[in-house]
Amino acid sequence: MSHELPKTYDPAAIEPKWAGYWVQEKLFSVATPQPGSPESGPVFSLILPPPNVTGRLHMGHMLNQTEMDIIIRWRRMRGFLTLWLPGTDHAGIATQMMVERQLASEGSSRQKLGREAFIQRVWEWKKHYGNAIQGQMKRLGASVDWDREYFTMDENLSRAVTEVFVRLHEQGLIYRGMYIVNWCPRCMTAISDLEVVHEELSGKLYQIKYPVSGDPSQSVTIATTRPETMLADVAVAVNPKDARYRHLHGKTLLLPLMNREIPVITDELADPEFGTGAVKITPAHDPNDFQVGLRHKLPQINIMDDQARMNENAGPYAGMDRFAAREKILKDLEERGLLAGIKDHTYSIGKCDRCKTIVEPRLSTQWFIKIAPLAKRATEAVEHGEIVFTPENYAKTYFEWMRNIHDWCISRQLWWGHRIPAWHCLECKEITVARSAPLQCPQCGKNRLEQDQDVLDTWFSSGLLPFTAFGWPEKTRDLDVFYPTSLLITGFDILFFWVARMVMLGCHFMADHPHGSVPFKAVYIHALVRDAERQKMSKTKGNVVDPIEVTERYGTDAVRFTLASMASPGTDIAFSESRTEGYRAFANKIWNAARFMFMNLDRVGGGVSLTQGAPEAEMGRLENRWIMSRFYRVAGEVNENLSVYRFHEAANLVYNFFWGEFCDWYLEIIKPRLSETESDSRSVLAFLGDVFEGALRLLSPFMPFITEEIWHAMYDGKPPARSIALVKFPEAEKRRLHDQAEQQMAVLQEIIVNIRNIRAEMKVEPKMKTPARLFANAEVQKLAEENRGMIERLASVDGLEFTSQPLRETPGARTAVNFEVAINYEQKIDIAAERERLLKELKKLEGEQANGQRQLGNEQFLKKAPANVVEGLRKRAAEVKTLIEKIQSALTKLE
RNA sequence: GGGCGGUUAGCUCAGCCGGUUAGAGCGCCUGCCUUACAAGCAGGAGGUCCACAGUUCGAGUCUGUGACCGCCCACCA
Repeated sequence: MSHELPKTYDPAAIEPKWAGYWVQEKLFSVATPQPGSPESGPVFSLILPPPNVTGRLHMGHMLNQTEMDIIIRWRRMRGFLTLWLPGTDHAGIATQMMVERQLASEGSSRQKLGREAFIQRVWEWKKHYGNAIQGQMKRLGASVDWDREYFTMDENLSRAVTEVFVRLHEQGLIYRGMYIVNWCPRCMTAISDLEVVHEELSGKLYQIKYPVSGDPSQSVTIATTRPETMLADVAVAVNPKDARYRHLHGKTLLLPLMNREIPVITDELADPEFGTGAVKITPAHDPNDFQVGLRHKLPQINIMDDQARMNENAGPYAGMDRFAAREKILKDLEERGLLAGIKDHTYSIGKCDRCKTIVEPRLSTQWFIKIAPLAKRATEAVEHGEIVFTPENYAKTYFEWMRNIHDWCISRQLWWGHRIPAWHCLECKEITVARSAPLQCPQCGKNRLEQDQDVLDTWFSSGLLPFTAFGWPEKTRDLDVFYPTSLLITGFDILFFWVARMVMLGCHFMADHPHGSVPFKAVYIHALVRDAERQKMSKTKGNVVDPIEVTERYGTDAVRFTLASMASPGTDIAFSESRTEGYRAFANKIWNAARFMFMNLDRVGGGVSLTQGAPEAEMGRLENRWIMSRFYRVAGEVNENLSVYRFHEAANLVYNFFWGEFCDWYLEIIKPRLSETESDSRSVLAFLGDVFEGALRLLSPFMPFITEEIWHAMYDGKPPARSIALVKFPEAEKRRLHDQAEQQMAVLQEIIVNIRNIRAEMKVEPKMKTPARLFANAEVQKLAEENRGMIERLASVDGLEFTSQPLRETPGARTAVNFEVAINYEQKIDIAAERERLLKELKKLEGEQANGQRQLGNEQFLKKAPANVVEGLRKRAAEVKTLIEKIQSALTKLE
């Protein structure tokens, strides 16, 4: 590799190359360390939240992956044995929907194809379209171990799913039964509580009169939002304490339209305060009524089919859609004078998370997990700190959910997914749960068995990944080494769907794992990526930012840096392109700094390597001690921030170091030395190379592409490792910190900035150099003398003089705490403007002075505040006093 | 009905355990193509930190109340 870099930074020219190289070279593939292998250091493992096989990468993924990649690359460089495990989720409903849609466009349907052929078709679909995200991830340089990639429907993972199901069943934690579940009439499957999204709706509350049997003059008025369900009513409940209805206890009512006798029952469910205090009871179509039905041993009448059309139990309404039936029923009731009223009523309606169809509570036979025992342990795991949440208040949300948890309906009436390992005997109806198809029914011995038609909730299998992905139920070395995983990074939207389930299932099945049962030791919940106007990105709004498209325009490094620099825990990210533009400029800055370095290397010729290490003699120079000190200090701060997931702080630190200190100051300071005598420039170049190489390592987890490119160029084709990602991340070392150098540089910078400031104010021609005078104490004067060249060059000074006379009365002079500085320049300054500037500063300082005096005059403060704070304030008060005097005397001079 | 988060410069956001002068990027103004970079350089303007009350020697930061946004959870017809 040549150390020549093209003149312009073009991410498109370098990124695909390295992305391909990383994958090809299997740089991030991790062999399982064998027992006792000495070199295996501390382990850091992380599971990629498996994207849906139907998915395409969106900004949320990119944020998630950027955060994971930064952490993983950082840990890897810190010497951890690092595994980032990728995979894909089969996404039952979503994928089935996708393929069904495709079939529909061909005039076909899954029913026409039949189950076998349909599943075959889904596999084909997956082969063609199912790996979009992997391709995108590779392009973005995610440092995952592609050799270990899994798919949740892989054979081994499917076997593990069966094993888990069978064990849970054996343990009595899985049961099958007829209950009210959330039913999506479009997907024609049961869905879990979590898959129902609630929406506030201003609808109607219909009041219907139910006449008393045998006495049509009397009636009870009930209220309902779903009048069509009245066809399935089996009772009307009133509160036992409700005096208004006492006379009807034990009586029966005549259900209108159906002309069925139904009893009046008493139950606490009926709230006398609500509506009329009388509730219709429909056990087959409402979860509360279902419970009431059980309590009172009432029949269950199901009036709808799986598409929510009225069935044969609905009498004259059979065959109608539920909403058409509603209209017709209301009309019929009104005709009969039984519609007592319609009131506006706001209530929340449940919709299918996938297709937004209104969910129908439906009585059906499903498989459930008895969740309470699992939830108990999962709650303790977080209470005991076995799992730590960041931001920590998500633990609260987690507890809230765990403590109010309901049994989990895990069966789905879909075709795509893990089929439930249960077999029904067609003879005696016995159900056998087994690891493989039984040859004969254990109950009756007959061999006419049929596997259960249902498949498992997608989240059932993904909830197992932290152990099944490592080979469970086999006792694998991977499980020993990588379980529990170190961290989980994900969005809050799947906190319950996935995170909570992993904790429950992991703790349960890994209870005897030597390193702990929890599936991960830490959870970092990232925020939502919104658009620049803080709107949620959505297809319907058309404000979706395509990460790949943005990446193509600005480069992956710039987009990653944008996300990292905004990823403050707990705060949503308003993604704005102007920000990305700024970070592309940053990448460009890095690029050009590298070009500058290489340019000088070329000019100097042979005899020097950029990577030979820092010549010790260079440390005799202030600017070198300073930049080294800054570098190591920043490295320490970056490490600290990354260890607590403060990505934005870490990113801003490296940004400010590289641009604001290394480029703006250090490179400018050493420029003249690069063109001096050859030996001198070689020495400084070697030092520069050392700092630059360190800076690249510091930047590398955030901007892996550009750092990789420049790093290889620096080693001129002979790098000490195959990738910068495989070398050490900088760490703070106390002996590398030079407090004094940092303080001294700060003073020099202040002098330079002040002179520049005067020049701008006095409108000195930029090209024109002027003499300058400095009045300072001996220490500062010595410092300035020693660094005269630096000051003269960076502040455009032609001859820096030192004076024993205060300069404060010189027009345009700047006064700081440590010095006063002025330039020799004839042009008259704008007296009025100068006055205004001084007055403004004076006012600010006087404000500060008053504030300081008040505090220092306060005995309580002196007594209670820590000594360093008091000391600091005293020192500052003295400084402020000096500054005020200086400005005041300058002001008098202006008059 | 519960619970949570936010409100800081024109815009988008930082500001960690309360501590001297509240920061950044973009935008804006002034001046520069100074041979690494105009995707740049130098200088500058711009803030009663939502309101009120409290705790404290000291509050953008902690507590309470309110306002306005936003989110999550919930089987009340």
